[in-house]
Amino acid sequence: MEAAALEIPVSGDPVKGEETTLMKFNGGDKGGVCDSMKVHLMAATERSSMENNSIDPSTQKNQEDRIKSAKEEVGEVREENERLKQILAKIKKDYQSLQMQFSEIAQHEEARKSTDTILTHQEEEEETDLVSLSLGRVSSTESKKDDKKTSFLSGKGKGDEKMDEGLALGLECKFEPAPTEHMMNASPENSFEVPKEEEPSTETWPPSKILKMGRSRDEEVLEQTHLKKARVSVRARCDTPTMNDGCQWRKYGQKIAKGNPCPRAYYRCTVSPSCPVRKQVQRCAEDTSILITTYEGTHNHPLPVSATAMASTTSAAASMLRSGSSTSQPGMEAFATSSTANLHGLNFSIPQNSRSQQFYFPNSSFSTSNSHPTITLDLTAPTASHFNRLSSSFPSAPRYPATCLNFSSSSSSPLDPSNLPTSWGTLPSYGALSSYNKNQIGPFNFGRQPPSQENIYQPYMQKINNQAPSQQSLTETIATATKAIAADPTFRSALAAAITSLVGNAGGAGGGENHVKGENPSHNLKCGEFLSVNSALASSHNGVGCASSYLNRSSSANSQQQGNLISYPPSFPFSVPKSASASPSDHKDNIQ
DNA sequence: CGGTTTTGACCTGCGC
DNA sequence: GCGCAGGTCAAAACCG
Repeated sequence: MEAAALEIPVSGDPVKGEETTLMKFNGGDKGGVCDSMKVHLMAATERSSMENNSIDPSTQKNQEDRIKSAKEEVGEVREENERLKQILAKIKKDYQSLQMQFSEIAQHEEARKSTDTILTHQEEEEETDLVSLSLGRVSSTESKKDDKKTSFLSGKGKGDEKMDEGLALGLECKFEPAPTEHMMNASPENSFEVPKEEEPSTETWPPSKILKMGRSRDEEVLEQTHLKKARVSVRARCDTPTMNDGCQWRKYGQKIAKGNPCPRAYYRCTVSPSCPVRKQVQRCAEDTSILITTYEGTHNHPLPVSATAMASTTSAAASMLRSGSSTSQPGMEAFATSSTANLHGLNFSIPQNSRSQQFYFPNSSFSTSNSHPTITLDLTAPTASHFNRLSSSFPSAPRYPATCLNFSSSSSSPLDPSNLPTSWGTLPSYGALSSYNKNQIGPFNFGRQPPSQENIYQPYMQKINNQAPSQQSLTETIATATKAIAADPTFRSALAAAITSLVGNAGGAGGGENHVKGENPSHNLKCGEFLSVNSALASSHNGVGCASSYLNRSSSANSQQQGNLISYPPSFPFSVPKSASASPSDHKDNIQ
């Protein structure tokens, strides 16, 4: 009686519908569905065998065989059920870890935002309600304000703000803790001077043309030696003259650079007359199908949504390089000091206190020379998506198993995956890399992996955590690195932006122009693969600045794009550009 | 006609 | 200081 009373709610409690369903799925199947099937089968076979007792033995044997096969099927179903359960458990686990990561990130962002908001309030009481006003937009009205403001700005340079503005069009000023350089340079004497343009990418015009007010010579020298424009260089196979990044560019020069018979073209952003952003486009000497586009500076104007990606990239890269050169960010510092050896694919070098510290990041290269810190994103190498392949093909980093930060693309791509390379690229040899930039260290390819259930962070984290257990210090290092990556929004931003940009640029150029010209449509796939993950990554940063996916671009929208510079939220990631690129000049370019 | 590209001249930084 | 190389300017040419 008691047993019956207990049994009823378990099987029939409607309140626990969901849970019981889950339980059924999780465990009930073991002896539930399958067993009942088995019972039915047994009963049926028994019945039939009883009925058929009088039938000839061959038929009976046949039935026994059928029973046997049915049992086998049941067994297979059970096994499959087990597998499904494991998958479900894994998905749940992944979901939970994702959720945890998300909440952590959100908390970090909130904390930073609140902190910076307080700072902003203190420094600029007049503009408390409009953060974007403090971001260094170059406008006449703001210039006037700047005149008033400059005396109040102290530790936090305008450069920071400009850079951040470029990142997120006014929403990204939260991630720049006052760098140590500021602290070092900021003295009671100069605190009333125009803040230094520490951010390289925010330098708008050659120093000679910038009105220098109230700066000491020493400061200028310091700035010139330490703070140069950060650059983001993108190598991509592209048949088109330039990669379309959504911006309008005007060519202002062309020059034959030493060591490369292909001329280098200089472009200037013309979306805004005062926009400091420039880019250089040059074909690789060794492989003219490779287009090297180097971006420099940060847009000081609203961007078309298709252009926000590269803007974010340059800004974030600049910011990242700078934060790497400063010791103000504990995460990065720990990262730096603990990562002098190749760290699982994360490799960039930042001269710090006269010694070079190297970070190795998969498929990317960060570099700082005396002239320009550069992050190079290489999309040109042959495909490979498996780590063991990477490690074996990466002789320069043999000490540790190669680790690649993989950003899995969406498995729901309407593009036929079979048409796509399994990865955007593997790690090119060091030799190949060093050949095109003596300052660059390490490759940076964003591999496109086959559909994966893993979230965008986990591959990296898991691979990191799954490294050779014998290297404890390495594990610590990895943990530190992981922490640093997670803790440093600039870093995340850079990665996200880089991915986004690469995808966006390549897609825009390849898709749009080829579409127009009616060239090989497969080029769309080569240059236009879309990582649906990028917006997720990007949104982890600020939810605005880097979250750039492709908008549906119709020809009319394209023509309006230049006028309508509002960044829309991503709408449909796999749209195929139907018209010319947003950069009309790209069609006319003759870089050869 | 206005915007863009071309291209030679010029400027600047750096190494010797 | 000189030469070299990278980068920019600006007038002329070109284009839609």
